[in-house]
Amino acid sequence: MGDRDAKDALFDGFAEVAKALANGRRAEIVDVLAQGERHVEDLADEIDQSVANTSFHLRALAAAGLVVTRRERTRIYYRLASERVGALWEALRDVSAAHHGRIDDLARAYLGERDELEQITRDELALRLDAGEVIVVDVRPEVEFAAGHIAGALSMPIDGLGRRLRHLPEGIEVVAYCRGPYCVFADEAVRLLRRRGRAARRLEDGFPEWRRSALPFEIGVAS
Amino acid sequence: MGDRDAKDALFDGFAEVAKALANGRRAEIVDVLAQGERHVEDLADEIDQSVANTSFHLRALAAAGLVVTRRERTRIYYRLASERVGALWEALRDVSAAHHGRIDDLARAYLGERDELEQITRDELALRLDAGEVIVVDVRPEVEFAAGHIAGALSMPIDGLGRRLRHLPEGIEVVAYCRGPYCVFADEAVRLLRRRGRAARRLEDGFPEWRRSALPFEIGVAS
DNA sequence: TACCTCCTCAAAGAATCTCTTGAATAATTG
DNA sequence: CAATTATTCAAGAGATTCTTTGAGGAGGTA
Repeated sequence: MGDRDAKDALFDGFAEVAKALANGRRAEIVDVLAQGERHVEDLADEIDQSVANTSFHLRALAAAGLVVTRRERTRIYYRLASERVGALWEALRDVSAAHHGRIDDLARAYLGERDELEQITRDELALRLDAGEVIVVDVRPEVEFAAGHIAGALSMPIDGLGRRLRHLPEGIEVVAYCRGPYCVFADEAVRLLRRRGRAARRLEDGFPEWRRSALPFEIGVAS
Repeated sequence: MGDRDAKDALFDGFAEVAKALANGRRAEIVDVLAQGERHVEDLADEIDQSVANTSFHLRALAAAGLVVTRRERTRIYYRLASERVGALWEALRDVSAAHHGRIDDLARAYLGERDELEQITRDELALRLDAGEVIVVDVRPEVEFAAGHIAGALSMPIDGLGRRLRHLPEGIEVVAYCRGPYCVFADEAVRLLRRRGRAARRLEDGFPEWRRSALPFEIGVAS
């Protein structure tokens, strides 16, 4: 009890889990899986890598226990092992944003300048949604909406958003959200809406954070 | 905006921070620094590594922004960049315990069998401490007690605990705590106390978690 | 059974990481 | 100013990681 080798082995164990997140492609995978399960080919497409390499990274995540699988017909679906993994991913992003010198610049390079992009917090959105003062639009792909979305949100994937804007009720502020604080979909949606003269803001983060805050959410396709 | 290379670079940035935790020795350093600042030689001793290697790992942590330094006379003191880093470390331990297949075994090998070791939660301890029903003993080294401890706790470092037991008030349950859930000091203290016929439990985690829960704490040496 | 789809595995080269050794540096002290 | 203390740096050996390529499953379908 309490000897050095055993302590080193234990902390090497923690390090193995950190190692699973210590690769940009695996981080992207976790960010996608935080929205719901996906199969390998789909993930490969999402992170722009070969299926073989994606499979390699998924095995690394699975070996560390961060993801689990299920088979359905010929496909194998991966999902996060639990909400805890999503919370760890959120904590990692928080620390990175606060202390990693270049995250701000990298985020700006990817997302564009966000100065004119107004954000709304989860709590404020929950209040205004409850009061019927806003309409909430989920701009993620439909499969992610189906896996879980903010209660009352409309599914309007960013791809066809321009064509579907006419179906949005007029004269009410729109709040768009997507995967999380570093997801570009909601930014694009808000910019598009504002160009069309609509009042629009983006939720400060995304659906996974909303669900982890125990705010109301629904599962399934639009009614 | 939104292009692949920029996205990869951003997520590589998050991965760099994970990489900083992706080594057992660096994880041990973070666990110690969560208790308060330390200088390099001290840390080298704590993790049983050469000063040069410890310095190397500290630079890796500093490059990722996880730790910052201050100089005092000839020594350089390292500390965690913020509470966020401690929270990330806690999240990593949580995920490891929940999903990494071998953490349980590794923890048992290091800490010994914990079956007969009763634990108490933070919230229950806060209540019982408030009611004056327990006496709380901090068994970490004195320097860590001085950097911050549970309000009302007595400093009784595990090293000389046996000799100082006579100074403990009789007829009241003792709760021991130390650095966190994987710290061996409190386990040793509870076993020692119970061998001497005292009612004793250990706090389920440690001081950093107590402070992050916004429970009452004090800074400075014993009065 | 043969064939198809989806995924995993093995090998291999380039790049990166860990830790040791011994020298260099910065601030303090005599 | 030289000596001392605490820490960092540089170089290198050995291990590990990432990615690609092409082959090898496992399960489902005709």
